[in-house]
Amino acid sequence: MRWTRSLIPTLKEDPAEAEAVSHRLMVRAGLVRQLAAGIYVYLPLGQRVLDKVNAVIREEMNRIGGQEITMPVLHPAELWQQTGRWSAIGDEMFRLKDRGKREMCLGMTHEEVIGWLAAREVRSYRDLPQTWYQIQVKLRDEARPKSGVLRTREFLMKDSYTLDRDEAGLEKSYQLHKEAYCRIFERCGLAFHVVESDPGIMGGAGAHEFMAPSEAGEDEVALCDRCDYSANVELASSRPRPPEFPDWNLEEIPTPNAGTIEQVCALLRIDPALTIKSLLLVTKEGPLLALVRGDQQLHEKKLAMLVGEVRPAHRDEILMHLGAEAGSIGPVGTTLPTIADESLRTGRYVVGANKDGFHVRGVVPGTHFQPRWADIHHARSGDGCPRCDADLRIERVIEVGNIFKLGTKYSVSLKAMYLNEAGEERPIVMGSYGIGPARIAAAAIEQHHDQQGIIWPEAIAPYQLHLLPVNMRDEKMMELAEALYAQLQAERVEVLYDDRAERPGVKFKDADLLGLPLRVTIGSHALKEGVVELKVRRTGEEFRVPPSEVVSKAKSLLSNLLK
RNA sequence: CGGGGCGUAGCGCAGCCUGGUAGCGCACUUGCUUCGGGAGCAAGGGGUCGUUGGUUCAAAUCCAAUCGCCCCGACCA
Repeated sequence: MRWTRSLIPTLKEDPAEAEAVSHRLMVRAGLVRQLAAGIYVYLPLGQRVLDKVNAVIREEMNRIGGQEITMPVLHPAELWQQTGRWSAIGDEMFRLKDRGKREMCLGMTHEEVIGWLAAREVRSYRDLPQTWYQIQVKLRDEARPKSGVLRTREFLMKDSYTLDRDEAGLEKSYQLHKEAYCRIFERCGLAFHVVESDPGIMGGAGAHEFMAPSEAGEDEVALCDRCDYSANVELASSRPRPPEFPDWNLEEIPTPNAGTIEQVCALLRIDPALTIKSLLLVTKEGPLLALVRGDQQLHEKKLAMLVGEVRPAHRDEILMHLGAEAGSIGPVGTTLPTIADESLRTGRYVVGANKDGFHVRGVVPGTHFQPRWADIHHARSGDGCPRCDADLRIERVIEVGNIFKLGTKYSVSLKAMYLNEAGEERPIVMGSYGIGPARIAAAAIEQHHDQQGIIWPEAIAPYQLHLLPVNMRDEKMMELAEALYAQLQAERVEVLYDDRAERPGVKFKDADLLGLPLRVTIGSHALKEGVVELKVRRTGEEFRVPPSEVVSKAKSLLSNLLK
């Protein structure tokens, strides 16, 4: 492609609204433009990147027997009412009415449509298994779109669905997807972790997420370097390291004006790990006392999984139930239901005395009060791995893919049944699997860039080769450039030909910014000596070859880069 | 939805406090020079100052409302 005939609006300066590296570079390199919050136009270069990513996805999906289909963006409400999600999902679903006042919504995912289709077209165990996928726009009215293309309200998603006869079949389909996903992310040049994840309201028996490490990510994962434990911190368990416990006797001690763990520890000159943080929460059932170690954070989601929705108690509620201000409450002597974190099973601690200005020292959980035990703390870096006890590491990541075992939740409600060998009607066992192509592109940029710009992984670069004649007014140089451009195209090398009459500096800066894997520079000095320069963007390696060898050298360099 | 910030030319910004009818850099157009890492000189084009209402002789500037965008948090099927 000739630059002069392309829309490649590069920017010299960072756009004011862009924070994340990938966002800045995608705008500066002319890949995308923002139309509204969380709504983007993909310009030609951005589109080519998506096309490349999607091509990889299609190959790997087809390889595991996936069949591509396309489902509607616009859905009738009835379908979502049947599965209960019409009411279960709140503001995140775009809803509208058609001219006949019929309620509709814009698809945020496609389990309902798949179930509808399966209910009509699958009848016998002989029809199973099936794998159907699409690469389609999804719409979600995100509360807070952010980080450029990483969290948007309209986005492309490859979603696939497997239909099986039973759990064993689902397990097989699930594993195939897991392997296909690994190949896809590897081919796209991403570093990633496969982690256990929270199945959430998708329901079902198991889920994994594919996480690409990046500062721009919104999730965190806990990883063990010794064994293979890896999980989203949403559900990661860990073994906090126990402190040295002093040989305290049980006694009440005055702690005037010390209402926070920090103040109490400063006053008593002790490690926060020797205290218990007591939090009064309110559930639908009533008040609940939650206990974690003083240096730990309560993981509200873990707690919510045990007792349902919780909210912090108001000040007057704390006074009413425990007779003291928040800073002095504790589990001893209360009749409130109490949940204590597992890490409190051993040791002696300082806890609030339920008396303003006093704490109790030497409290032994399980002896001086009887809680229900559960894992309700937030895993931290340095905590022990729940499997092997080596140190856990917490890493910030971008979720680029997820896989869920759905089971029969949707097939039952949508009556997607089949007849087994015995002639009995059975619900189809489903799985659901997503990948965000734009997130792959953004994660690739987050992971592969430098001060100058993007460094595209070869498989998803918008073009393979950047042909850069230094001076378009030099006729000989231009002739050579045109000839090389023609040759490269004839050899099917994807080449972006910078035929602009710009000064060399401008062209070089843009070439670095766009980050195509290989740059071929035709300059006057090199021309005099009869050599053209090839430069690998990633390594900075340079090669000088006569014009006649450019094409073959370029092809061999590119094929090496692809490995 | 809570907290914070910002809306002035295509992009990045100043001007606002202390009202007097809009400016800088880049980009763009034309000419000359220059040509291996974001050129120089000269001459140009381009803005209802987010919107609406109010105060005032006079509003980018003060007041009110409203819309939009970004960041932190909550949410995320």
